[in-house]
Amino acid sequence: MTNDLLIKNITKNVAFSKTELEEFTQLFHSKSIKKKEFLLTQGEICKFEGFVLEGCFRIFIIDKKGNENTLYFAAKDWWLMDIDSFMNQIPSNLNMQALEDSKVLLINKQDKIALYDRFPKVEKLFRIMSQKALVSWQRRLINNHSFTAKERYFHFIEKYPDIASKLTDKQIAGYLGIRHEFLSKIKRQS
Amino acid sequence: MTNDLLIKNITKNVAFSKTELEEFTQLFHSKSIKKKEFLLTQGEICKFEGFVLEGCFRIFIIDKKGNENTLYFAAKDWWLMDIDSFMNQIPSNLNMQALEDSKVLLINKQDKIALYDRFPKVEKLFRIMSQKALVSWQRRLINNHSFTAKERYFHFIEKYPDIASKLTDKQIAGYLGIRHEFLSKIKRQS
DNA sequence: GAAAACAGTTGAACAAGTTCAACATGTAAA
DNA sequence: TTTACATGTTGAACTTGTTCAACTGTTTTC
Repeated sequence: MTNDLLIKNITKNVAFSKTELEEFTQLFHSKSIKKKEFLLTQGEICKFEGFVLEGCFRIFIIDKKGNENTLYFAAKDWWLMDIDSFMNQIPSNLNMQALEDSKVLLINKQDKIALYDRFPKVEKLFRIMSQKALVSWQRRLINNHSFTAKERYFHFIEKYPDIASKLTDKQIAGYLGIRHEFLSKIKRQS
Repeated sequence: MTNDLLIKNITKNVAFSKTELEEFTQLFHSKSIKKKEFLLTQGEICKFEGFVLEGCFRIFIIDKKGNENTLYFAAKDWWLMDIDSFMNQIPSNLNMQALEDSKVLLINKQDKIALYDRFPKVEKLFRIMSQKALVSWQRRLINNHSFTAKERYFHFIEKYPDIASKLTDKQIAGYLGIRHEFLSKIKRQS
């Protein structure tokens, strides 16, 4: 069943009954995205919250200097959305690009609201997920302050080898916050 | 009334009835912290979630190189806690120090859980608050990647002049992720 | 009110990371 | 299969930020 991964993901955080899970998952519809295609591009309003079933995405911003600055990668079993754009229905600054042929489950804003209203536990679920995400963003910022680019690079490829293997060095550099030329030099000297 | 600020803060995000608000605020108890004293030090388990009524706090980590790395400042009308330590009852890495004589409202874990169970809207409240916080952490990371220390410094003192005025340059440097000697040079050259 | 402790400044040498340009290599497309 | 375009590598010069040490000025503290 295509919803198994989603069910497994949410029940890690909050327990739901079988019927609740059915209602929950029914509101998601699946979408396939070919490699290099975009699920969202900057300027659009993010009308969905997504869960990755297959493949991998790169979520990035193009900053004022024209650099592609990667916020995060969303592989299988990850969520992806632009919260700011989704919550406030304002144009997004984010781009979400498939790194390979991918499949996502999407829920739109109306259905998400319906879900919140129908099941208070869904509020709890996303409260917990958001708080967990907060912890990792805090850690990432501290790591950026505490470690050199070289240390961050080796930490990244060690912690996420399966994601790293799908990425070009340019994309990894965009995640680490360095230029790809410098990443090339890091790799040579080690 | 001492709870007015808290009530105003939460009703910005979710509407509550008067009686709900009373039950809500009753579970908080106030605590005064003198300048330079700590609300939490690393190694302790964070047993509270706090809301600042008066004063200001600096929330920082001491990294492996011995540098004080500031995650954020919590002034009046801000929340502060170590989510990771609070949720999982594990020792905290964080230090929360009062920058001036301060007053906070605290709720402990049991009461917080009781609140979640009693009012599903409280789940919604903290879900929304967490999601808003997520957006600003994402922005902060991108800003750290996109801007020089000088740009970040002027952005900070412009955006938070009242907090900045309470801080030493060492503390500001710890927030920007640079050494205080370098901050001194930034200020001179401009 | 003196001593100690801490915050801020400065300079010089250094390390980390960028920029730009040139070239090599791989890969998608016609 | 060749063209075209992206990615990756390298070097040299440069900018940003660090380190350490010495000095000055301010607060605490006894």
